[in-house]
Amino acid sequence: MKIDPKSPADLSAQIAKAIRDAIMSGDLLVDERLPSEAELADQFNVSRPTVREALKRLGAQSLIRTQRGATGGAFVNRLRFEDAYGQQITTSTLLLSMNDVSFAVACEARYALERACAPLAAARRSADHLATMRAEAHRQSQPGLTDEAFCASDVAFHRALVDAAGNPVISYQLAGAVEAMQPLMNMITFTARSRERIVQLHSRIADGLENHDAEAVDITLAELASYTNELAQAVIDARAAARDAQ
Amino acid sequence: MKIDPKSPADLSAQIAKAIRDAIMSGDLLVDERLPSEAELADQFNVSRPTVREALKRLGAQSLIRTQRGATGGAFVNRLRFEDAYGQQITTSTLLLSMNDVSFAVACEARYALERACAPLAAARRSADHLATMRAEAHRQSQPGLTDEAFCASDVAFHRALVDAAGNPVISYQLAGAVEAMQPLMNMITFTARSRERIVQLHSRIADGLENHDAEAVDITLAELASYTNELAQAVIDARAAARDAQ
DNA sequence: CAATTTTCATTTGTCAGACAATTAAATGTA
DNA sequence: TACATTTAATTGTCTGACAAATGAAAATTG
Repeated sequence: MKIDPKSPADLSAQIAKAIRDAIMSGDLLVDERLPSEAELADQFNVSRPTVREALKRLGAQSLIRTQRGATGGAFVNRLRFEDAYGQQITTSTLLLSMNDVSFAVACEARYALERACAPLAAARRSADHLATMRAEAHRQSQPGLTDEAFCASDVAFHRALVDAAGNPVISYQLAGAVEAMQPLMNMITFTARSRERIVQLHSRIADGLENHDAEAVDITLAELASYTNELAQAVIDARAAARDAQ
Repeated sequence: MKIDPKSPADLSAQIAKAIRDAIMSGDLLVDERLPSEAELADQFNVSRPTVREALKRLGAQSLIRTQRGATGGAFVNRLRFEDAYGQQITTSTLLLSMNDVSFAVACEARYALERACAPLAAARRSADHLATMRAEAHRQSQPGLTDEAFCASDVAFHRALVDAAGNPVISYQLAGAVEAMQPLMNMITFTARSRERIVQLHSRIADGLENHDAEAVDITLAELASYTNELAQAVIDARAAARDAQ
């Protein structure tokens, strides 16, 4: 693990990269303890604050964890799917909001990927996943629900659908696509009528999964995708009209 | 933006969270300048090194960028898809290697998600994407190619396929799934025979896209998935046999 | 006056040294 | 042996300082 002392700026970034590479290449194994901050400072010929900045960078990516005390130090972290979800969702959400991704594009991505889960989910869905989906669909039919709570429940429903595929890699990859849609969905006002329609489609999806009927699920997802797009388009059109009238 | 001074540990994490929340909620806009480190230290009642650790955390997630000099400082970064790819790939790769994800599970995820792109890619593929795929397929048929180079070309081929769907959100989400497979693929020894088969399938995929034939692409991807699994299974079986013989 | 150079203030990057808080192991004690 | 105490190692934080970069303002020059 070496850094280039000639390029003086961003020493902490270089150190972080060196350690990250060591982790990625397998030079540092899971749960292995890194040298103490003082030792690292010696090795890299930098000061302890600089080492600490590097370690914080790695900590932000969940690549290491630190522990105080006599036997403490920085340890290579076993990156868990659950830990990675949060970052994935944060990043996806910001990507959508900062790059002016249209509702249509985000929606297309979400449903295209979700439909990829349909066959697996239909084959493997557990009673648990089904129960979650039914419960969320029921919650969505409650009259007093705010739009925001409705959206949150919608996300929970779709995450259960994704998780039903029983493949942690898929669940991880799709967490971002599903959750990042929530801010976009929040711009929609869900009337009683549209909620009813959505709940109906959700129920049909749950039915399809219960009957191991992948095709039914796929078709219903396609319907849901186009209906969601319709709703969003209505909002967009209404806003455009309001702006023109002004 | 407030932090809790009572819980003394991990002040820098709290500060990072406060700023991250401000970015996510829209309180801080893209390209907006944060207060200087000294000002932040005052505001949060901590020292400058602590503030710096927090900023490095945010920098590691590409949420901010910093600039030296008179008008420098930390700025809210416009998170670009290209910037996010790297992190996505790093995280996905580590997730697979650290959680003992089997080849079969990773492969299933990759092809399930790729097949979701098939209809979109068939409809929208540009000449550029096709050319990339043809070129990679041709490279894969070169005799002298190392297994590693073959895998790298395979990844490039599949990324072009994903990008052909013309949806940046999908490209981003799938970057991880596609690239993280490479270390797993690298354990396979690709014989001339198997390479020939794979190149053939790749060519069929390119043909399908050229003809806007989504179904052909889908079917070929399914074949490729099962063939890849076969190859991996053979490696796994051979290793098990070698271990038993020992 | 305009163009160029110089100076300067601001800000991040880095360093050195210090102390507090935490924690497990070593040590002492009943 | 069981329990309390001490100790050493380590991270977390602070203070103060200087270096390096950089744009803006001031001074200089044609």
